[in-house]
Amino acid sequence: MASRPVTSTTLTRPKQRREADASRHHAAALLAWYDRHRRRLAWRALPGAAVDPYRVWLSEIMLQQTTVKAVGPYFARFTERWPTVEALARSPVEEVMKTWAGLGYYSRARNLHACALAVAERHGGRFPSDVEGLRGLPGIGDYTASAIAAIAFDRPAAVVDGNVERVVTRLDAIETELPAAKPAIKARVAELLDSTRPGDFAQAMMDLGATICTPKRPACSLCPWQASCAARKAGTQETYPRKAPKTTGRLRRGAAFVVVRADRHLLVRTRPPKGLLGGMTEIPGSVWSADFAVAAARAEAPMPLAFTRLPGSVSHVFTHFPLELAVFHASAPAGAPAPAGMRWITLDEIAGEAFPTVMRKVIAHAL
DNA sequence: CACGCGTGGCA
DNA sequence: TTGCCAAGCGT
Repeated sequence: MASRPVTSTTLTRPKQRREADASRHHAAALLAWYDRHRRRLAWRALPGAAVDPYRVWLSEIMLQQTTVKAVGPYFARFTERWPTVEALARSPVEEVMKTWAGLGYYSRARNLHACALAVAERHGGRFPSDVEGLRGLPGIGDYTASAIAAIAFDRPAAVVDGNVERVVTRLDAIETELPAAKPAIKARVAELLDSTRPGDFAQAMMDLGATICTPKRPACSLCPWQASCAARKAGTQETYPRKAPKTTGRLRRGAAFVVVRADRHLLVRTRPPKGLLGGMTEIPGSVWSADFAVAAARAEAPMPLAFTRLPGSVSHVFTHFPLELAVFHASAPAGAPAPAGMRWITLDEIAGEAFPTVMRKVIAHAL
């Protein structure tokens, strides 16, 4: 082994050491900021109080691609109705779907219940405490496994969500586009991570991204890392992270058939468990396609009734395509049987049914 | 890796 | 108004 070159004994410390010192400084500054400005959120334990992994997990699933504001009332409803993971596991999945209705990305609700069952039956009602154990559970991917390990169990996991991607790509002015930059970002977070307070560090990074290092008009003058942020130095903070532009889908059209029975029942059916709005309740309708012709819609009616085309239409925008539905209405005699694969619900049951938002728009349009 | 998968809020 | 987005996951 060769001896160190003489230059390493000068006042300048080795590069690796300097970087480690800088990372410690970053973490300390961030945690000091967090201690003053942390958000008070229903799923967060108060400082010093015990963390409930069930509440951490539930909130993390709900927060996937969903705003804090939207999650609030759902989190309250779920924890009131199901205070523990075992209570949730004992509930029929249909009840979970109904309670999730309106929050979007419905495979999360199905996976939520599957995960609760797995934890209750295979893990004795306790969540695994490390990333590897969490990673394989339904609905738990790289981000969520790391977040639960860090926040609920104080494991030094590198937690990388959309907020952290934005913070780190700005801090280092990373030019690589997402998602290709993901491994570099994760490595950088692992380097910055404060192993004495991993849970707080993870939440601090996300709070920083959510309140200071925002996508538009970031409040750089309030940022604990402003002095060392490469993007801020260049004045280009709003241009990060780099990512390829998304394309919006073509408009699709279709028809919905609202059938109300004389004894105040509504005709509905359940969508297949996978795919768009999987497992959710819907008003019977046509296929949705770009070349759908409303003139031919009546051929797809669920029952041989005198349907009236209602004026106007229902518009809705999904992640990958906009939708426009023509709405037809008909009355059926009391006691009429439902066609195969369909069922009747009372009008009073509409509110508690697992209707996605687009279907509530259809019902509101017709009733 | 690219795509499918909801919704409501914001400029 | 239209586009973009907000604590991703599964395939």
